Amino acid sequence: MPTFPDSIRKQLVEARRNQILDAAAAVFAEKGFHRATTKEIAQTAGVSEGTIYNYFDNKADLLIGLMTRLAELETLDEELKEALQGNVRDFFIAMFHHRMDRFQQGQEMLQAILPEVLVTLRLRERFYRQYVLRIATLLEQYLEARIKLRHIRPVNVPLTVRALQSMFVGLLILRILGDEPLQSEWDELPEVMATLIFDGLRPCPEEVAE
Amino acid sequence: MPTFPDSIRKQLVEARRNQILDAAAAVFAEKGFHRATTKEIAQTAGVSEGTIYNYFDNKADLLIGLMTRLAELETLDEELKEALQGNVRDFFIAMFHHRMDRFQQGQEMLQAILPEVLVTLRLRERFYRQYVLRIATLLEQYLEARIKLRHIRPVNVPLTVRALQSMFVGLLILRILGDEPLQSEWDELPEVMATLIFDGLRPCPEEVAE
Amino acid sequence: MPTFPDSIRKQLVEARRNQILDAAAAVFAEKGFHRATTKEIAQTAGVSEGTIYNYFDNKADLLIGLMTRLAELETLDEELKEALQGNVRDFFIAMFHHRMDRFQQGQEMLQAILPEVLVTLRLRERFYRQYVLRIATLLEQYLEARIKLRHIRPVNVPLTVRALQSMFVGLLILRILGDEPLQSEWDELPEVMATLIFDGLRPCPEEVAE
Amino acid sequence: MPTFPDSIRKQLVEARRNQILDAAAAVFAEKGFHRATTKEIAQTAGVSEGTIYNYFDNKADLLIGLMTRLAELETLDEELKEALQGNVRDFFIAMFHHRMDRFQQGQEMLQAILPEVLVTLRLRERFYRQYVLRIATLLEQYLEARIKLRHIRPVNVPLTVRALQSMFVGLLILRILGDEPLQSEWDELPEVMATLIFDGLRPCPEEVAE
DNA sequence: AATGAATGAGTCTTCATTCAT
DNA sequence: CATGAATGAAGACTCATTCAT
Repeated sequence: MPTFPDSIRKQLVEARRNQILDAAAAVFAEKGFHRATTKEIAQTAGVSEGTIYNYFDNKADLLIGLMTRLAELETLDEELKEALQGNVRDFFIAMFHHRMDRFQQGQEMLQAILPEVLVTLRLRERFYRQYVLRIATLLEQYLEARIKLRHIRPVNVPLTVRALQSMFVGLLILRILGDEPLQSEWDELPEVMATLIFDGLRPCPEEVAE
Repeated sequence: MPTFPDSIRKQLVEARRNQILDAAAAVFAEKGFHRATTKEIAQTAGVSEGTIYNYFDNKADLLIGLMTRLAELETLDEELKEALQGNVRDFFIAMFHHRMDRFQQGQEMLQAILPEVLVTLRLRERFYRQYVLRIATLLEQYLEARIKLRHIRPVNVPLTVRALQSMFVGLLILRILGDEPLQSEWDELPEVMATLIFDGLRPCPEEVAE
Repeated sequence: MPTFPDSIRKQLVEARRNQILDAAAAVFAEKGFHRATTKEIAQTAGVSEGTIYNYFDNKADLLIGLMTRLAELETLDEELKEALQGNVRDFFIAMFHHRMDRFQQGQEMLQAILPEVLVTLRLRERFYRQYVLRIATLLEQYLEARIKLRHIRPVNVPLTVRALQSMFVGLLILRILGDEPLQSEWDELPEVMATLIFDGLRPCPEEVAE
Repeated sequence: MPTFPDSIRKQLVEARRNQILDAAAAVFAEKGFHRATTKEIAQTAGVSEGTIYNYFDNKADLLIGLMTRLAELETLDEELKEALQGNVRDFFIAMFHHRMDRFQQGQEMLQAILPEVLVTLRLRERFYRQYVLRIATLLEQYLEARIKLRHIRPVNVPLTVRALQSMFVGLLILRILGDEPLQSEWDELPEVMATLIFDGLRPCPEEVAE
């Protein structure tokens, strides 16, 4: 048996894992975790059922694998840091754009993960720490800094951050639910949200004055 | 000989249905639809498994029953209409309060329903029409009216409404995920959200001026 | 409580039993014993499920009831005796006519009973004794007598009788199977069978001579 | 790596299917379709319950499988054709022998199938077409040809054929019912039946003349 | 005697997981 | 490593039977 040097083997293993995870994401997203069968995942991935178990301990482990891979997609911090210096409104728009893009990419994975996350304590905790809390903390720091600089009005920072995050999570849900306006006008959302969040619905005094 | 007159029988049937739905909500919320067994639901309800099937066609029908009951909880329209006349900011606060209260009541049911809804096309469509779209339409009408009156700045109405609704949905999710600040400061959310949405994060010109 | 004299009560009881048995026969014949539910029998009979159990011990007891009632339909012996004296060929035709008529009447009951009889040892034994063996014995006696009188050629009596009975049973089966010629030409069967059995398929020497 | 070449795999599959069908035939014949449990079939076959479902869609599919296999046993046509040329009476004896032998072989399968066939529309139709009608057609053709040749007296062909077939079907039923003479004298049946059918019960004129 | 809601034992069927090849 | 047949535990659902009214 020709053996490969470790580095190549690792790449092969990684490729096979991803091939399986892609299939799992697709099937989970379509049918949900429980209605998805390992047989169908195997077929979708083009491998045998047994092979799945050479790369993952069990079906639930596929979800963990998806979560991990989704986390690797997450690079909010760096991008946030880049925009961190600039104008606040621009930062929001940048962040919103960034999030919306990620959603497009990760929607399938999220759709695969989220329903089961909502239902399983261990996943819930993991998901909360890995995604929600990490980003919440970053946003809190940002907001507090900006408030000190008076770029932002003083607000209840933790709750405001939650409200912001909720909006993102909720948008994902509405998308999954098939909302049409979200589908067709997705790209305009960042601007709309920035207006909503930063400028508020209250008519501008100036505008009123006009 | 029919034991009871029809009206009493109907009440008995309704009571039994609710007894079972309560149990189903509890078990679904804790374990999720699939991990919930009819046996456990029966035990929780204090009836036999067979009795469940005297009142519901099948397990999935329990979910439908929960959705229907949740819809009966929903009286947004009327309350919206009441608050419709007043000051816009007050309207938002009232609406937010109203929503937050409903969440408290319906959280268990929603937690039972939502994960499965995300995963099942038929439920998804039903849920979307029954909850999301109905409320979206109301909010759109409200916003448009207020924009005409210049009580609100002109915005992309459908997307803004989606963003608002998303916030609610997302808050529910974060709650399910066990977010601590949301838990402990839940009651302050309406005020925070009203500020966020209506006033925006931008510092007040006057305040800046000070 | 007004009580009825015993004789009237007995008639009422008998009427109710028959009402239920009629329903059972209909449902068993349509769906078979196992797929027939007591609920449907009750509905068909226009009584409640509980009432069935006031008149029968259990579901299987309904089958026994049907067998008993079918046996009461059977009066072969007397009619046989009447025709016993006459010409042999006429006897066969009379008997065949008689059997065909009985089938018309009892088909539903037989169709209800037979499949389950084939499958249940106790019923099998009962059915065999009650119907097959009783008639077999009569026919054997008849045949033997006629053979002695040289009205019939000497044959293996028991087997010949079985062959005859088999034909009847088989005709019933083919009818249940929906055979079209049997349906449309049912009334001509006695004559055809008499020819087959009594005259045989062999061309008449006289006819050949012609 | 596929373990086996296709031809071998097919044989393995076929062997396993037969192993399961054998068990199903045994259990169905003993208890009837409904009282037979998949668990018992599995035990009898020496496999697990799950394995059954790797080879058959569901319990009813086992019946279909049995019917198909029984049909493969059926080669009446060829054998009929062989005997077709000879003397008519010999043909009947040959055919009867042939049928009796088949019954011996297929009794268990037939006993397993028939009761359920009588009760299920789809099976009824299938069974009727596959067995009854096919053979009826053959026999009709044979009879008609022989009638033209004056080897057989002119008779109502369809009904006569039905009567003949009925006899076979009925004999099977009586056997299932445990009739003793049929059991012990089974081998003499062909001769008896040939006499009955071909010669008729009527005493031979010559014999009478004697 | 009649009712029909409640019962729960019993069964088919699914599917994650294992393991011999 | 890959395969996929075999496994059997688990669970939704049915329905004969009981019994309080």
